[in-house]
Amino acid sequence: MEGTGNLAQGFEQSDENAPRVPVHQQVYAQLRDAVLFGELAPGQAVTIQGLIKRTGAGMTPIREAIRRLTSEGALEFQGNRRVVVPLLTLDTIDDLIFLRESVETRLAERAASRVTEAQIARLEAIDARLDDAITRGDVPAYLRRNYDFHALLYGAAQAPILLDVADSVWLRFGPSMRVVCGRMGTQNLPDNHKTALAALRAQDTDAAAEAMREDVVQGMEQIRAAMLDGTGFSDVID
Amino acid sequence: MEGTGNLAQGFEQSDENAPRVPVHQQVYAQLRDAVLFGELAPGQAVTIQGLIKRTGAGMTPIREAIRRLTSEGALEFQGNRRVVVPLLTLDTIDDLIFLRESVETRLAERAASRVTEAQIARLEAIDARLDDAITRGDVPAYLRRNYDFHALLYGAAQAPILLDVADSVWLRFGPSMRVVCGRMGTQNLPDNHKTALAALRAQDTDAAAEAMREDVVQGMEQIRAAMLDGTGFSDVID
DNA sequence: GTGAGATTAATTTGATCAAGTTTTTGCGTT
DNA sequence: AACGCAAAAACTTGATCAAATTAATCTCAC
Repeated sequence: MEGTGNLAQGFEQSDENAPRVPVHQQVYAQLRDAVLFGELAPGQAVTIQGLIKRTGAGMTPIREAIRRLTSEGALEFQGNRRVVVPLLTLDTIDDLIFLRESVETRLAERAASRVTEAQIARLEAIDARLDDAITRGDVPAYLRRNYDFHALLYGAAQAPILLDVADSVWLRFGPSMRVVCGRMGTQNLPDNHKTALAALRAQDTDAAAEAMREDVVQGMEQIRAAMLDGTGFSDVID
Repeated sequence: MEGTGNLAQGFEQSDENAPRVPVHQQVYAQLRDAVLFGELAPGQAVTIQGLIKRTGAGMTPIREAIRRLTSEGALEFQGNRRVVVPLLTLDTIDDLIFLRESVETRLAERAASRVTEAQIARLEAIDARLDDAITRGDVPAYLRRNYDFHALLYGAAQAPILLDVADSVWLRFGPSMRVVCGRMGTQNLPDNHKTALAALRAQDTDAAAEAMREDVVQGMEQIRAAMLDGTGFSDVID
């Protein structure tokens, strides 16, 4: 049920006799990170040959990684055999907001009733590093910590299918999130995590779900607002 | 936005100078059909070598197709490097019901406001063949026509992301649906399509959405009921 | 001597790579 | 501007290597 590199992932094994992780999974994880944390801009082309040179891997594993990311919405077929990082439109952003609101609220609710004391402690540790990133104005760190927080929380829900959907949605708005944060910094970003954590400690599932709902909606409205005013995202391809 | 073989797909091109469809897409489409319409039983193993013999294709395209279907939830990694058709559990069926109800209701609502007269006519034609399949007790035909109906309707919603999610959900419950229908025949199956079609003609988006919601929930409750009583799905592997 | 368990051999399957083929794209010439 | 040629990229295949499952054999206990 854990997939291979999704929202709930516990990295272990770095010793030598550990089960070797296949190349196609490494490439997948690497590409996935690049999309999720905005190392690839919306509209940018992703080529097999480019990844061969960049990663040193063979062609077959790279093809598999690209296919997989394409299925998950992180990449997009471009009719001919081109693959690009998708650009969000106003139509699709509404659907993403809808999905995040319904799915992640449900994930938070279920997580709240199953989360352990130790997991709450880890969530607080992540949130502290997230606050740090915000005050430093460190956008990449903010994106990673924010993802870590949601991933750990939702992983506790033990709902692999909902987790897959949430994963796919995060992959779709990741590149645009990076662009938005790069423009407006980390100041106006939402952080309802304190409220959520208090609710988790109080075992108030409804309150926890509500806090995460607000967190999600506020974050997505930032993206929508950035798309409405000014240039959209067409400037990032340059 | 149409992906390559998803819910909204119009097969054309069978002439010779048409753009040749790549092998990996053919294999994907073929395997996808097999999962969706229950040609593969839940729990059944899917091997690369087996598909090489069955399809005659090379190894790489088959690997890509399997990777893709795995991402979409139609297949599942089995820890070691085995891939199988997933078995539904009571936990996951609840999540599927939740997803179908929220996502497909929204799709139906948006489709209702954008569907054309010609598309309604096509929907009615499909529904007639569906009725025919039900009265004949033809389970495979029922599954295909029912899918066609939903696919055509949701395609009219012009919401590619929601469509992808709906696709993934259909792939996950497809094999179990086949088992359930094989047990209880086509008699008690839901068909609220007439109500939905009337609402579409009346341009009543809410009524159309509500009809489809009931159709979805009734169908999924059949699966849940079949899982609760008796053997679950463990008997189908034999 | 027979049977159960474990160790090892053989077969099957998956993973990776490199070479050959086809398609697309971009540039240069007419 | 249109056509054609060349370069690059994607697609497909087959071969090779590694891992896992299955089959066979061997040992030891009863």
